[in-house]
Amino acid sequence: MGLTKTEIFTDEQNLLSTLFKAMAHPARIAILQRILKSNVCICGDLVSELGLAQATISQHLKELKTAGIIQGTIEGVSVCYCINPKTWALLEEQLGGFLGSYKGEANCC
Amino acid sequence: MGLTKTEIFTDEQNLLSTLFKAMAHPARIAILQRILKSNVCICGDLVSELGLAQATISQHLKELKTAGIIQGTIEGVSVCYCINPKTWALLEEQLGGFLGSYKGEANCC
DNA sequence: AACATCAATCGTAATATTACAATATAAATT
DNA sequence: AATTTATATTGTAATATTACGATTGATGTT
Repeated sequence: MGLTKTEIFTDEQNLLSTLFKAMAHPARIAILQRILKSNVCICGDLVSELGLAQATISQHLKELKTAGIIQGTIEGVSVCYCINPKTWALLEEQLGGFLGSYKGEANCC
Repeated sequence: MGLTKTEIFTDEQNLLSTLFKAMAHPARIAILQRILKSNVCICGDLVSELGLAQATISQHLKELKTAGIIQGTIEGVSVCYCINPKTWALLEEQLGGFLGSYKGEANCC
């Protein structure tokens, strides 16, 4: 036990939950907000700005990269991160469909 | 170590990540989709429909309830679940703001 | 009252996550 | 070449998650 049974779910369910999971931590939200704020790429000032150790930030960045939500390019000594537009579009599309499928009412509960 | 440092993040960051976390599992997406599909409340046919044990489904339902995303009312022997409209609205609002803040371009990476 | 039904809770094993120190790697500077 | 700077990786401890069997609790039926 202890491991998710991905095989019994649809691709859509697995995709959505994977994207959610990638963002299911305040540090990763903070990182994304920071990237979104400075519309351009942000070269890791993240360590000094967030109150977490460098290794921890690097680990969170890796998770966001693995999920395809951000991408990084080496810029001399440092690395620049920005949103992966393709995944962001997918996210908007998937979430729009998911959230939008609620026909709010049916006040039974 | 091993526990998230919520105190160093903003309320918004913690809220967003909590909502994401609640949906960061394919079974919970499946449960939500099932509830959304049958616009009305669904009395736990979930155990027979998803391929997970009753205890596991119950555990997932609890997480969704704790996050405030769904609510359940006792209906005789069984329990009826439906979306919590307030949280769903909050979710749409928060996610809209978050996803919408991406001014796609700045093609640097 | 005894029994059946549905859902919640408890206990627990397997696995994943979070955080950080220490170390490694890689590029720029001296 | 040695040094600095920025980031990634490794190792590890603490904690959380996932799944399920077994049990309990609560409501309806016989």
